[in-house]
Amino acid sequence: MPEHAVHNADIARVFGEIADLLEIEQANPFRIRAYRNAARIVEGLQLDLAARLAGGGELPKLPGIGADLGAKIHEVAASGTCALLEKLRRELPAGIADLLHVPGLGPKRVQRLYQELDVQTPEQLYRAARDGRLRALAGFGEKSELKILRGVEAHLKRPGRYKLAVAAQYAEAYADYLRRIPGVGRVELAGSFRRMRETVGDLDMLITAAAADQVMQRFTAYPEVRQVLSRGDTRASVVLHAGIQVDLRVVAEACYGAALHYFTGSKAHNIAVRRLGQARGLKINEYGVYRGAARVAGDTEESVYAAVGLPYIPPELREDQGEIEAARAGTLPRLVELGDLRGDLHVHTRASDGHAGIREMAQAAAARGLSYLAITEHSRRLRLAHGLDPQALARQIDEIDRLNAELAGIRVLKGVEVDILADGTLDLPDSVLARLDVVVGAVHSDFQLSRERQTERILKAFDQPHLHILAHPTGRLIERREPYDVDMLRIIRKARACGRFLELNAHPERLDLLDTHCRMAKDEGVLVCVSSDAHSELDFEHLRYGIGQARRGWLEKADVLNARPLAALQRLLRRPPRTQP
DNA sequence: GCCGTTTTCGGCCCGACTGTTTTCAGTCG
Repeated sequence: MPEHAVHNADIARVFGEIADLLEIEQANPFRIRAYRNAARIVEGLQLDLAARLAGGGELPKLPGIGADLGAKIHEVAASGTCALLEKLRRELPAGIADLLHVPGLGPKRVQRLYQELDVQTPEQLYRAARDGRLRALAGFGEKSELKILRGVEAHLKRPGRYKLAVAAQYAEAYADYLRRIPGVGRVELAGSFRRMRETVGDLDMLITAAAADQVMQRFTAYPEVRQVLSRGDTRASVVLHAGIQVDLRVVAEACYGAALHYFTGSKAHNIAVRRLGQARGLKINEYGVYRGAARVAGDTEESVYAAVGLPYIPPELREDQGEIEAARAGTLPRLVELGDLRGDLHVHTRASDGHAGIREMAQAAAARGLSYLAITEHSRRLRLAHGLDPQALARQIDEIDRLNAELAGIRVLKGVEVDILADGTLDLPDSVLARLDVVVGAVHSDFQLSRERQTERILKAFDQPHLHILAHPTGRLIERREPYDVDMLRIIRKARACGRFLELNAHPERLDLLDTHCRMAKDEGVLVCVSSDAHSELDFEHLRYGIGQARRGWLEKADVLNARPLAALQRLLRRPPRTQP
């Protein structure tokens, strides 16, 4: 039996490791793909598979998961591993799969390194490359050896992924530089950046130009470039001083749509679309859609989708997580847009740990087209952030009343971001909370509680009469702190029963709810509040990323609490249907 | 290993770049 609960991510990890090991054994590539595909599907699934199976539930029919993989899901859910993985682990040395993730190494070379040099780990690989032992192998040479040496150094340092908002700074500066090249048409950021993933591993750029040569020259001459990895006629890759890799593709204007589609991905989405094309006798590549030698589409992305009988699919949905089926059925969501937001319900000021006053924050929100904002300082327990006690909060309430009397075009709501204590009670008395328009509750302590206790803590908080919104529901900090362990489905169902809401905190470090949870909330009928968590006037910019995440979670305007006009919002906040089991 | 508007077997997305192979394999996106 597994030592702890098996989550979908654990099942996905098992399938991923099987795929890696099968790859090194050079098994049937389509079999390998089936495992990778299954890992991706399971990881992105809202439903907790192990919990469902343990409760006697059926495994749902999932695309790409047939009888064999289904049986393996049962096996992993019950035991944490499966016989195939254990067999592969006996056949190959521990940790060899890690070598596959070294840039420049694929299955063939990993196998050769293992068989001929007994290289099993990145450290051993590093020593072999440094000592000049790689160049002796057939198929390797001096350049390969150097490349692998560099690759393994980078791998051991683990540069990791970049938060979307950080990547944006590099991406947009680079794109501006490229737009100034004479003869350049469009400069677009594609890849996971365009899909608004919370982190990106590298940046993908697409440029249209008649003369690719000059573009390539200028691309590699960008002052921020540290290293040119490759440079061909239409494609080039560089690494910036900041460490981030940027891939460029240059195509003719006529290929713009097909190339943008191809370069936006995801890979799984592209494969699915190409398969649809194939079924219609079409070939789809980055230059266009072809029937035989005749080019039938590709000027725009819309034309590519139309060629396979689909409406346009927004980039945020392109993960092969059901969007193709929804498009075919005509049930794609009309995704929420930044302009749909009417207000912001999580804002700090100088009174706790923010950097501006209420008036400045209100004016900055109004300048962004918002018509209301809630001031939500921390509560007293969070001393680090100068949390407010009841007296300080009462003074702020008076100040907001005075300000509302003179401000035009924006309404300031009285709120708080109150700590949810370890026992599920709140850090301020009901008598204080009752005076507020909006109460946001947050977990800022005792992250290590067991799944059961952490979940119970939040369920109990929902039973408190004045709580409206659960802030940053998983508590994770991207690439920095793991989420605390909770049963999100139970939390969402409780929110539904009690008439509460979940925040999607748009702070670039948080982006919490996750996209998969957004879909879960939508399916369960719980509204999500996209909040900036602004600490300064500039921070309303966060909303852009929050909306990106909401779109990745399939949310529509109607699914978003703060897309409601003020009056409708106030009705929802005033009468929370009280407590159920 | 999956799957069926050709198919329950025989297919499974498609092309660019590098290096060392002198005609293409390996890797990557």
